[in-house]
Amino acid sequence: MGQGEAKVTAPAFDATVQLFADRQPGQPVDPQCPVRDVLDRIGDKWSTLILGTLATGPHRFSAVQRAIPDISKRMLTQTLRDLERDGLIARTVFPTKPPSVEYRLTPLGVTILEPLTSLVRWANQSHAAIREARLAFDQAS
Amino acid sequence: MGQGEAKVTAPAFDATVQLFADRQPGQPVDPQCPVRDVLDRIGDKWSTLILGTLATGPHRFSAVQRAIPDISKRMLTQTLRDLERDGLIARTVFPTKPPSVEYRLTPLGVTILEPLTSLVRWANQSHAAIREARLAFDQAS
DNA sequence: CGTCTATGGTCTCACTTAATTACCTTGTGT
DNA sequence: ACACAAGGTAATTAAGTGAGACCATAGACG
Repeated sequence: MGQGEAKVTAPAFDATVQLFADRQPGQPVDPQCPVRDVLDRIGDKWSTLILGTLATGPHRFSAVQRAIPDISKRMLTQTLRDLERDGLIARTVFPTKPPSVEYRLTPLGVTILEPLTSLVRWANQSHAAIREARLAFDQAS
Repeated sequence: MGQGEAKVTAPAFDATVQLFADRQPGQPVDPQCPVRDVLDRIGDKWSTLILGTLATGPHRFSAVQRAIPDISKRMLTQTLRDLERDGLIARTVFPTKPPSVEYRLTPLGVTILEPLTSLVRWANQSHAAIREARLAFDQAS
């Protein structure tokens, strides 16, 4: 045993591995680990949808809600604030008669669109295969 | 108002927008939407860490646990099974004296490493800026 | 013989987050 | 006065996560 554990499946991804595994084996994972930090942020239910919406340009609160019909006001507020806190989006209040608030991507927020896009592309290319795999798995049980 | 909502922040991401917004505005989001499907899967707390671990080669159950020290057996089992169900990893049982089980990426599983890598790269490049933004945000409140 | 260790799990229970529903505040048109 | 909209908060409920006991098997130890 223990002989097959060190083989490299895809040599091209060595750099990836370094990034994924930048922690001491056998020690608790660093809670500040940037990878987990960002994936925990954008991995929630709504962040990517909001970022994708704001990628088309600035939106007011209600415009984001119209663009993502099945989000509750509560989660929209909270997710927008989390994204603002992380510097990915900016919030601007206009003192109009009913005050309006505009949300837009910051320069930092724009930079996440590229890696996000490759993930989205992968999802589109792979979701048929994934659904097939699920079907096969469920039938085998 | 309503004049600033259609402006495009980054024209290069129009394709992204198409992918993000492949649903009817005003209608409930398609629960089969491939983007949400995959992001809900790999966006959980452990999937990416497991994929990153298996990117270095096949691992046995306990080897994955050693590589990710702060995962509980329960979540390891569950996440491995979810990934197996989606066809991203394969599970092979060897009938040794205490049966050993090997997990490895499938060809489909290997294909997600590339988009995942760009996200990880982004996280490493941006986490300093994000932490600064958080600090500034928290001090302003 | 009885106990100990090891693998790869499962099961139950408690706890921490995430998410939905309902409500509040301010202003505006009728 | 009344309904309505924007933006947000409070209280409630659902889901995700974790700690630890337990299981089946088999070989080594004493």
